[in-house]
Amino acid sequence: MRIITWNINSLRLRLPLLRKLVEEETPDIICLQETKVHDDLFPQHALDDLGLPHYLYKGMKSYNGVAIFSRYPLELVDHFPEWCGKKDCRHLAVSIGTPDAPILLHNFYVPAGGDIPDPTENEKFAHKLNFLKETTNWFQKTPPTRSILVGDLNIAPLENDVWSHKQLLKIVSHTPVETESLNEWINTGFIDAMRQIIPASEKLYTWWSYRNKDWKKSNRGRRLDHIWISPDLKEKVQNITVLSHARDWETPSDHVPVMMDINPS
DNA sequence: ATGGTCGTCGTACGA
Repeated sequence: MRIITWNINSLRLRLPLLRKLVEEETPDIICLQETKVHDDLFPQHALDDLGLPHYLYKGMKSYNGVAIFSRYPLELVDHFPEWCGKKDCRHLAVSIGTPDAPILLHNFYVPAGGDIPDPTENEKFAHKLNFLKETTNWFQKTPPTRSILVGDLNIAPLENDVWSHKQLLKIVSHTPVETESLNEWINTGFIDAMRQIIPASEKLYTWWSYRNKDWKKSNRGRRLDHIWISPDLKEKVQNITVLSHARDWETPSDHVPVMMDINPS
């Protein structure tokens, strides 16, 4: 089973790139974040011929939004709270029908958190920390089994998840309070599948800012996108690939897709 | 030293 997660930064603008991604990699499942389209305007007919006939989406006007496309039947899993009491379309959970037991798949878009890393001065940062606290509490009560969690978590937790650990310690996405919060969440019972395949001693990024003229030359990236698995799937992971070349596509997203091959049977 | 660039909506705001 091949799963891709991608912050597409506007589904409607990048429909041709989604098509290209599906043609090149033939995934069985794609999880998107920042679709930025209200459900009423979801371009489903433009996607009829993708070969991923099962899909679910949760979107709003302009901001956020998540979607999942699948070759296999999906069932919405909706017994989750509205995180932070907001209906801001940051989480979609589905059960994937496989020949064996189903797989529970979470697609998350964690709040970015604004620029100032102080919850008393910046309510977006407070929202981010509260979001992490709520998800952590929830998974503590319900440790994951046969589960995959993917998405744009907007935190680069390890030193080699950023281009300069020292220079980013006070930059939102790599502050100690964030990386510690993310560690608490993953420690509710997940494994960082990307770092199981690509050792923590290697630099690994999934996002490069639009603000650098030459993303490849400056290479000031961060690993903001993640794939986590429950321990019972640990031996099933076959490969993980960061599709960095997608950053060079025409009108690219600032995030690149991350792909996992897993044999869940 | 502190810009720099996108996408969406509508000429600001979030990332």
